[in-house]
Amino acid sequence: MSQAEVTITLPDGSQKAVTAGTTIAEFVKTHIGPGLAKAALCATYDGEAVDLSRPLDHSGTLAIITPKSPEGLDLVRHDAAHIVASVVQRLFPGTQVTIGPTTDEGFYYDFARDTPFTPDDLARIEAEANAEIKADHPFVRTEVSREEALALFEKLGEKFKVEIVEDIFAKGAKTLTLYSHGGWTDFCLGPHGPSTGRVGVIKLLSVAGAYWRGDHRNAQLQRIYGTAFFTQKELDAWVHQQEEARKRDHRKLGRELDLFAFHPAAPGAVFWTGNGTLIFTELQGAMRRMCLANGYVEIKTPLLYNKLLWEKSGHWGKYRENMFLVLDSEADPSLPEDERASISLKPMNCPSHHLFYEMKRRSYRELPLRLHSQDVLHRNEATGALSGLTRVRQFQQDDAHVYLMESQITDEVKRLTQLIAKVYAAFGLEFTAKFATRPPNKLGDDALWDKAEAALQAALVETGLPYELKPGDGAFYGPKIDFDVADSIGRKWQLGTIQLDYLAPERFDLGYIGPDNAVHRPVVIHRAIYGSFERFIGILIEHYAGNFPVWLAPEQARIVPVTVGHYGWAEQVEARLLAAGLRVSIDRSHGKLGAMIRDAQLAKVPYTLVVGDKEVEAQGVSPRTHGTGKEADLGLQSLDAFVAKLAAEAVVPF
RNA sequence: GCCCCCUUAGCACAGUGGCAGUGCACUUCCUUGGUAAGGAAGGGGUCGUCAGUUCAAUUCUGACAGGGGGCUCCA
Repeated sequence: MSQAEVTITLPDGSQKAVTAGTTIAEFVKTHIGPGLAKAALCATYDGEAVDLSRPLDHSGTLAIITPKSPEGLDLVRHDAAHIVASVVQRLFPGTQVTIGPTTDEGFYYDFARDTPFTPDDLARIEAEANAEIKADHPFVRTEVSREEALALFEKLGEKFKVEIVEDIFAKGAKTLTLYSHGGWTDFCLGPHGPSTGRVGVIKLLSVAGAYWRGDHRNAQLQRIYGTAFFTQKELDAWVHQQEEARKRDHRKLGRELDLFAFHPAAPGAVFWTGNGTLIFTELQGAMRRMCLANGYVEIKTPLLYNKLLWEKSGHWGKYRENMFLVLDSEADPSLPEDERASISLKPMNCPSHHLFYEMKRRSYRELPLRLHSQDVLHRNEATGALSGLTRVRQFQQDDAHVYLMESQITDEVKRLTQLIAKVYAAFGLEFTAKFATRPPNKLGDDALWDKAEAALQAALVETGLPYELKPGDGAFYGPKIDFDVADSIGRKWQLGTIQLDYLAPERFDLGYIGPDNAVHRPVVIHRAIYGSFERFIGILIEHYAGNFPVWLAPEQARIVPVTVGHYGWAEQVEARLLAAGLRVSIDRSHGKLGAMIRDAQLAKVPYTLVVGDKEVEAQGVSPRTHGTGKEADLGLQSLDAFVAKLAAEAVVPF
């Protein structure tokens, strides 16, 4: 190999020698093929994402990114963010730019501007952005020094950009990379596609407020959300998919299936209908039975506590604004002193459980002591944060606290993780585990944290579950494992949690008598599996699109008599099912058969039982499941067979 | 709490500075029908609340409330 050549290894393992300094674009055209050269967006060179204009100056591996690559869409969405920013600055002079990253669904760009963007503005920006795509401006990359960069953005009056540039160089960067297209320049790590024409199509979605650097004390910026696709067809498909996702929105289905409602008189608090309450209590019962079978004790504790408890737990200082004070007359001079008090609703069960633990002497023989409660909790969430069932002010958790010796941690966490995996599997919910370690504001010394993290992680490893490491994301009182599931629209929700707590036993001065007859400090594990019943039901509604499995369905079967003459047998069928503990009703609307079946289908009842002459004669039922046509009709069967089938499906799966 | 948008019958939505509309649902009557909508008639609204502009406001303006999309936060 001559001095002027470098060897490039392609993903298929083949190697090509090329003159050093050849750009990637040139290389692809001459050494691979014009088809790929045309499709290429950027490349990875020894694992680093680079522009096609990058010269090949050393031997290494090269992979070309095209619209078909997984990274391709993210790349053009980044291009799209630049295009939108350039258009906004042209249409709205004086608007300052800040940052514009991509997201899973598209991208956003934050602008500083006094007047908010209107929907009409968005439409104009979108039209102009798509015109920029048609104009097909090349993206041009240059590198500048700190001084040049600062001079440029100061001249443009971009104070947010100046701030970021200062930061970048303060962190040790030697140069700053700029990208220009159509005469508009922004700095950016890159890479970008060869030109704006490669983006395809841009759609702007919404405007929202966002804070500079995500801190609510900072300036409020205007965030424009958008997305981009290579083709209009792909965009249309995405829009369609969004509409489908909206159809299973739990707030919509909650109304349509008559599961729950809200009233302005109690924002953020749920009115559960008969149907919704059945789902709620079924979930409660399932969790209760599982806890009982796994060594838990269910207890009920007060909902209201005076300041004494909150001062002890530490909530009075930090969490007070999130608590509902039902009585706040501590400093009221118009009241006699013995009538003054500060009483609030509990926002969580932990302090109640700690008080319960310390009410009597505990022996090491009682440990692990597992306390479970499903009490009603209240948190005064910010009005803007409330959302359907997923963020409410009044809720119930499947909460438990396990008091144990340090030597028992690994075993207990393993048991818990298995329990959680079993429950999520029963719902067919995909989940991911995250292991969060000591945060910067941790309490307790490093030796303690070393021990806690090692114990928790060892248990997690032993379960064999894959997990993601979240360094510094733990609670201030201990490390934790969080469990996330994804809903139908791809939003991720934190459901279960296992948290190790060394602080609470100190604050509450908890102890147990060890085998050595001396008092020792226990450790506490906080855990929840559903998270909260409210949020969990919201996620389940979307997960099942309202088609609950039989054990959770509020109405498990609906009897549809063909004529009023069949009511007699219908009532006998109903009685048999009710006697078997099943939830069933008779449709007495005596409309057309098709209409009654349609009603049952829309109500998403798992089984519709048509009862007519045939069924009366055979003393049987003809069940029908979801869907249209013949495959939904299960045909005539004996009542005994159907009762057995339905009862089997109604069994709690965990 | 902050930014933007929305609020008309139980639900989904039209509409207008001058008597409030449609579909579904609901009630009654007719229809007794075999696997996703049979027909007719009828009832139902302080057009979110409170102010302001106007001869006149559901419509224009403002404030507030509730809801939605985000930010912050979070089970």
